[in-house]
Amino acid sequence: MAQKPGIPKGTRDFSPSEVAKRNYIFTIIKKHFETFGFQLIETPSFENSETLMGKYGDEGDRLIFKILNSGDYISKVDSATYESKDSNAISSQISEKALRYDLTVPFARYVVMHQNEIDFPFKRYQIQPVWRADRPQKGRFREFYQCDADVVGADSLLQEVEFVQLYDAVFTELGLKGVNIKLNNRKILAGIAEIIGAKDKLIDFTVALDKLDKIGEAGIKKEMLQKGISEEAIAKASPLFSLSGTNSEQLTVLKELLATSEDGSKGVEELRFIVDTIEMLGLQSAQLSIDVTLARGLNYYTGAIFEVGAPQGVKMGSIGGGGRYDDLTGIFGLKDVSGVGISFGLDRIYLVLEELNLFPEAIDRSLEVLCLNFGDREALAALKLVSTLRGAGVKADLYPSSVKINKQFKYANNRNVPYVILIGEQELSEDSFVVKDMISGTQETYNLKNPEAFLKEFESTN
RNA sequence: GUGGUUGUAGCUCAGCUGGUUAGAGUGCUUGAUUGUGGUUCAAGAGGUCGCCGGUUCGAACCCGGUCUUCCACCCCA
Repeated sequence: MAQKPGIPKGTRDFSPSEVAKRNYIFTIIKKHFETFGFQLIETPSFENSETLMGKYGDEGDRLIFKILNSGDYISKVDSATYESKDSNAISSQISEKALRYDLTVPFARYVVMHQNEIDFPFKRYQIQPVWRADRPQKGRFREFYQCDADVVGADSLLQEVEFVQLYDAVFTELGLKGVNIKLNNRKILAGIAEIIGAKDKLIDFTVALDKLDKIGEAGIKKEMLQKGISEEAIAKASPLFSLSGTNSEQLTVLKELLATSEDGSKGVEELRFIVDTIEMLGLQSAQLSIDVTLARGLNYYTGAIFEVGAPQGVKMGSIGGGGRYDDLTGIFGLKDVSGVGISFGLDRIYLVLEELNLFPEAIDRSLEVLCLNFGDREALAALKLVSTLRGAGVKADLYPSSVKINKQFKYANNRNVPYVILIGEQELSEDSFVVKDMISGTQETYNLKNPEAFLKEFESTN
C-alpha cells in the first residue's frame, strides 16, 4: 500500500524558484560578511547534549530536539528512573546528542576547542540550518537558517559600530529600506533594576518591559506586580515606560536616571559611543534607534543588544538580532574572551521581501535561450548552436523532442525564457536561425555561421 | 507546552438546516492553428471532501481522536 507522502510540521521543501530567491539573499549576505573580513566556518548539525543544554534557559532546553541513542537504549535506563516517568530524567539517559539550536553556542564551543589555532580577534561567519521544537507560526519554523557573523577577542565598541554598518549594507542591497535597528545594553537594564531596588528580579523585570509595545504600560505594570516587583520600584522605573525623542534625548534622560549606578552609567556611555559614531559615519538606508525595552537573549548577552525589525507595515517578528557576550566561552573553560555578533533570519527576510515584492524580476530565469526542436536534422544544428551559446555562458537548452511547436512555445513561456530560437527546414537550408524575443514578440534572423552577432545583441540587453 | 483556528480538483476557494450525480475560477489535455507562446473560442480529463472512528435510514456538513495550517500565549530568527 502506498503511503501518503508528507513532511514534518514546521519543515518545508524548496522548489527551484524558492531556492533561487533564497540564494539571492544568501549571496548578498555572504558578500557583505566577506567584505567586512569575516571567514566562513561550519559546525556539525548536532552536538553533544551537554554542549547545548542549559545555555538557553529552561524555555530553550524544552525547544531543543534530542536525538535518541542508538541500540537498545531503553534497557540501559535504571529501573528507578524508568518507573519515575520523569521525562527529563529519562531523556538524559536515552539521549546524549541534540540538534543545534542556534549558531552562537556551537561557535563558542568551536572557539574554545580551536583556541590555539585561531588568530584573535577572530571574525567568523556561519550560514547553516538550526532546529527548534517550537510550535510553528508564520515566519516561525522548526527548521530554519541563521546567518551569523561574530567577532571574538575584541573588546572595542568599534565592533558594535561595524555590525550596525553591516546590517545597513545588507538590507540596503536587498532593497529593504527603512529597517529599524534597535539597540539596547544589558548594563542599562541591570542598572535600572539596581536603581529601583529589584536587582534580583532583573529577568522578570526586563521580560515584562520587553512587552511594552504589545500590552502597554498598564499591562507591564500588572505583570511586574505579579512577578513580585514592588509598586514603589515600578513607580521609580516609570519614566522608562514613556521614554521618547531622539537617541540623544533618550540618552540624556537615561544618564540622569542611572547616575548612581556604575553599571547603568557604563551602559549609557557605551550606547552613546555607538550612536555618536554611527551618526558621524552615516547609514545608507537603515535607522538606528535606542530601545530600552529591548531584552532579548538575556541568558548570555552582557553588553549591547541588537534587534532588527521589519519595515513598518509588515507583520513579522524580528528579522535579525545579536549582541555582546563577554563570557560565552567561559562555560567551556576559556575566560576573558569577549564576543559580539549578529544574526540574519533568512527565512523571515525571504517572507518580507516576498511580501514587499522586492525580489528582482529575473531571479528565476533558469533558462535564457530555448531552441525549438523541428526534427533530427534541425536539432543537430540547434545543438551545435546551443553548445556555442553555452560556451559563452548563456543558459541555453534544446527542447528534447520534436513535439508540436505550439507546445514547445508554451513550455518556453511557462519557463519564462526570454529568447526562443527556431531552426526549421527553411532556416537549415539557408544556414540561418530565427530568434524570437518573447517579451516584445519580434523576430530576427541571424546567420548560423555567425552566432556572435546574436551573442553581441544578447549581451547588450542583459 | 496551553488555548483557539484551518483542511474540498495541480493551485485559489464556493458548497444552505445532514438529503439523489460535490461546484467555480485558474492551471492541464485536445482542437480552431500539421512553423509561433503570452489574448480569444470550443470540448475533455482531473476528487479516498486531511486521516481514523462514532452518531444517523443517509455525513463534505454533527460528535470524538489524530495529523496539518494559521493565530494568541510562552519564547524566538
